[in-house]
Amino acid sequence: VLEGFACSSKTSGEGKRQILNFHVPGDFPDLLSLNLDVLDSTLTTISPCRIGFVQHEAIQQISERHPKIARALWRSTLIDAAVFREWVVNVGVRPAYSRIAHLLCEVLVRLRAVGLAQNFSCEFPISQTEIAAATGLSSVHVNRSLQELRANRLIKLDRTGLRALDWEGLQAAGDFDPAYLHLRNRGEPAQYGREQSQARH
Amino acid sequence: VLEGFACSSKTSGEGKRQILNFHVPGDFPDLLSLNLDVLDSTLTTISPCRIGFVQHEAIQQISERHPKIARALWRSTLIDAAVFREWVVNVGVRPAYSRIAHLLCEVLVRLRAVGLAQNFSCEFPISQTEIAAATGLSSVHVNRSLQELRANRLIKLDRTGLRALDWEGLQAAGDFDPAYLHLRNRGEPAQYGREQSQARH
DNA sequence: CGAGGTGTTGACGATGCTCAAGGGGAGTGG
DNA sequence: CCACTCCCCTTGAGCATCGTCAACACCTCG
Repeated sequence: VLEGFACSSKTSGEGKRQILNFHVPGDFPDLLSLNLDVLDSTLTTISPCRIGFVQHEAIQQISERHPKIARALWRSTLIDAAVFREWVVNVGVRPAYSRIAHLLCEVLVRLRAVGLAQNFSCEFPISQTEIAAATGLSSVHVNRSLQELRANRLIKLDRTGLRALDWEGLQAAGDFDPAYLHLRNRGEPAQYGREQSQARH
Repeated sequence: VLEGFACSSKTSGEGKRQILNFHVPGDFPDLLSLNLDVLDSTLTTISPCRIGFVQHEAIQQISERHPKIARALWRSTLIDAAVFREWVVNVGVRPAYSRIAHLLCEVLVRLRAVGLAQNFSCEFPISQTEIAAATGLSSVHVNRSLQELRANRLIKLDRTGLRALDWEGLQAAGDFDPAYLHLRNRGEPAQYGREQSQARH
């Protein structure tokens, strides 16, 4: 993903869709299907995207010749797995209000890590229906919980984007600890040009 | 894990525990922490276990010298990630009854794959409290759903073990499709000695 | 202008949780 | 050998969170 938002999802036998993952610019959504014979999840765009494609064979060849690259790619899939683990926790034990706050925190931190958020605000093309599918809630309940978050002056969220009005409060509400994202720069914004090159690729 | 059952878990800020994964004999529970600086989940034994340990450095060295082994290990972590994805779906969209049925199916299939289940029955040292922690339900609701599964003559479950009385029915109840486990032998029992060596290591 | 997706609100109902209590088995200490 | 404890399973009653159904306003796009 070069530009735009995408997500992976699976739909259950009863036709309910669960979003597993959001992909923001800089992500490699399909690495997880490498080496696996059967594809078990679906990739969808959320906003208009610019996508780059890489041949599986090219990755294989490069990673066999350069073990360091192989390790880096492997590490990337391990982080994806860590995010899944956190999502299991999120969907499993947290109440709706926290669940949504947690999701907002994750998106914000990840966008900050790639320099796409300034001042705790970012673009947010994810609809309430999609938040519902990501959190295992109904869209109307998402709507009500978002209103609660707004009423508590934690966020400002509309078509123009998401802004965390009270970052500490939002983290607390979402029981959010960015450790699971395994960001090398610990979730600090990647501005000042220091970490950008590392984050962009 | 050489013998016995174990699991990984995380506990949320409110003190609720979510089990992320069950580890059965033959599993490599800690591969996911390789290459990651911070450990973000906890490993616990469920029944008395025999455990083997491998130095991280040894794995690094071997995988740098033998790309095929590296790929196999990588593949193994990718399968772990696929299981997490399915758990997100399970916890996210399925009702309690299906959720539990799904979990039972997974354990049974994985044990069959390593030759630890005959005739759709296996050892099952996982308590109802632990099923609850794995499915994001309360233990009393697990108890009631299990009774429902028993009443529908799908399972027989007690201290002596788990038996699927109606395997097709149980799969249907749990909305279970073993594809996500990416078993090479498609979940068929590994008896007749054919696939055992592959499964044991 | 119509259509469709998104956000919003209300009313009602159900799935699943909490609290509480009790029984049984296994291990422990007297 | 018997109390005692602890864990696990079980059951009941009441309640809360969250889902479903429905309707409507708004916006964008064709």
